Amino acid sequence: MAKRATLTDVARLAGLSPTTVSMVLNERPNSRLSEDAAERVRAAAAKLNYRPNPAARGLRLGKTRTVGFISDEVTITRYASAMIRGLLEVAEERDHTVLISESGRRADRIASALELMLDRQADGIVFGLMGAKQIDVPVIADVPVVLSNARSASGLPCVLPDEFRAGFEAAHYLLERGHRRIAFIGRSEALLDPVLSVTIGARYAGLDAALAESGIEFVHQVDGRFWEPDLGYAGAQEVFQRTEVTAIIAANDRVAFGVYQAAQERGLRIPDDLSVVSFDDEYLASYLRPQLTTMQIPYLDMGRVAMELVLDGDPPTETLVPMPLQERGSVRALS
Amino acid sequence: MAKRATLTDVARLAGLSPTTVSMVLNERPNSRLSEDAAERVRAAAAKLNYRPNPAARGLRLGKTRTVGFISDEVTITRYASAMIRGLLEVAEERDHTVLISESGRRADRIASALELMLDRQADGIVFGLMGAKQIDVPVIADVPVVLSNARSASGLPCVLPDEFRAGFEAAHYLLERGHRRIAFIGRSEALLDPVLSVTIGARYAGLDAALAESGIEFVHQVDGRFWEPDLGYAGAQEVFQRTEVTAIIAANDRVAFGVYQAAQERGLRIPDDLSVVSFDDEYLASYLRPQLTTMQIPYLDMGRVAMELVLDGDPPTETLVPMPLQERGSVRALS
DNA sequence: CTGAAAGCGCTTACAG
DNA sequence: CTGAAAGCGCTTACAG
Repeated sequence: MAKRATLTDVARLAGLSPTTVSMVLNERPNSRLSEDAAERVRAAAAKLNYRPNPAARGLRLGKTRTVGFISDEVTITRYASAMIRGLLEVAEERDHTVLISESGRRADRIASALELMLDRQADGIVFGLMGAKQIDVPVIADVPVVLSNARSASGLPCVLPDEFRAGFEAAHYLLERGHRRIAFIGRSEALLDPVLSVTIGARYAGLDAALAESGIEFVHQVDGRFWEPDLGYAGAQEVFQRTEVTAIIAANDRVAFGVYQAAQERGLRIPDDLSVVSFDDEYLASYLRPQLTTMQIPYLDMGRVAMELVLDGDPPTETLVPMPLQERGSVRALS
Repeated sequence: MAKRATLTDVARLAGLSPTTVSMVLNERPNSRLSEDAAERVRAAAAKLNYRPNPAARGLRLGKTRTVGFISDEVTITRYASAMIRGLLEVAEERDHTVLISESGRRADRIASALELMLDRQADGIVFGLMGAKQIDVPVIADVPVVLSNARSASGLPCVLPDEFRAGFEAAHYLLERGHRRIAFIGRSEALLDPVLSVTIGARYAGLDAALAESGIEFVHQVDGRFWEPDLGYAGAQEVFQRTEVTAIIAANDRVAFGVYQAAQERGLRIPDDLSVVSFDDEYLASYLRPQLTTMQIPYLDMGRVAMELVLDGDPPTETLVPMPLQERGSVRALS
């Protein structure tokens, strides 16, 4: 790769001025461009394998075709990556590129990550969180900022999963298949604190609304805010002891994993003796046997939507992304 | 945020020339800089909250303080993220920023991602793969390129996990605790193909070497190249049927998960009746009960090292990163 | 010890 | 329909 060709090189080769070259390459809809000249420019550009220097263009235009992505922790879930991929997909479609950085959730680190991106002249910024929480993001005026899977105290535009509908659908899916005796594991008042979650409340509400529509309630609910396998295990045991159920809704996949363990121990087969539905669609869900039917957190789509909003500019305050049902093998229809 | 202050603004405020300002801000070790002038410059810069425009600097210097990260698939494993985090950590330490992009593993897509980064004038590039494979990366001269968790046909510098040592240590860990009757699940000739893996061979070799050192061999080995829970499940059943073992080494955590299922079904308790050691340390490993003792694939460190090599320039052909033993609860010492 | 000037590679009024 | 010139914000020889 020899020295990179410059606009001037192209102009020289085409026998035209840099002005003209710039015009045709950027497809300025002018009276300009005789087809002949345009042809020559394109040929020269192709021959020299010309690629505009983004730094020069950035300097001149004050735009970088770059958007910054700041995440609270790229490390924690694999699904972080799905969000990044969504971002990347639309960035690529629109010929933008993404700069990434990690901040914790501490306000000062967020502010400094923001500053970094602004220094780098990002044309827009998306903050991504792994769990939908409320964070503190300074409002900055210059470029569009959108939060992906988060809400800010300052009311910045955000994209969030549609948890109400997901809750509704999860319950509805069971109801539709004839289940009436359903337990829920993972209720928690504490989780309603926006610092911990801004969506769980909607998830609960959706669940309750679906049951209410059928004129029923959960036959039993297990409290618990730490949604790990242990809760599912102990919770399911509690359910089995207290009452009879045909289905359990688990607060998330890890809890469902615990339910599987408890069911197996008790000799209950899934889905024949017990149906299980859950939320998140993490890694685990497809490793379990039978595979888990679960409502997916749409990281990829949240990434896509966030990027679209940033690029289009003027994003609405809140946009909800559907959580698709991943229909697998953990539910059976009651005859 | 008003208009961003420029070098000239600082100069004006300090009553000095832009030249001088640039000198002191970049700490040029010249005869220049009377402490007085330097002081005034710094004060002015601080007051205006001056931040150099990277586009301008990039244009001038031809350096962008940016490195490109191209991954085969950000999506697949959560560990992708650990590698990214490693990259980010050192980039931040050295005041660089990272641009990301995804390519598949098809040569043409790789080439075009590469081109994108080069267009953007990245100062260096790291390719990251999720599974250590061989890929086709065009050799490009201009900037340092290193492969993280991959090897290229073209012999580009790469960083890889030290699988030989990991294999050795995994077996040694069991041997040291008195185990002699050990089975292995997941042997496969097919996996020795570099297109599928460039490290599995070393993992096998390390395992074998450790046993050989103790003058023993595996009492049974189960073939299999698809390292999923099913293999572990069926493989463990095969082992239990054919012979007696005190420990099983699983080719990876998913296989180990299958071993757990089979053991539980047979009434064998881990680690009391059966010890299990494995590789990868994925998500799953800490969800199993007991938690799995496993050799970690050092995504984070591979990311760090790759970034360091790129930034330092002139990277060696191959650098090996240790795979730390994650000591958890799936092994017991034989009395 | 300090400053005036040129130039990195673009784009865009402005003239012709 | 086309071109000469200025300028985006820096840094670095070069002079003084």
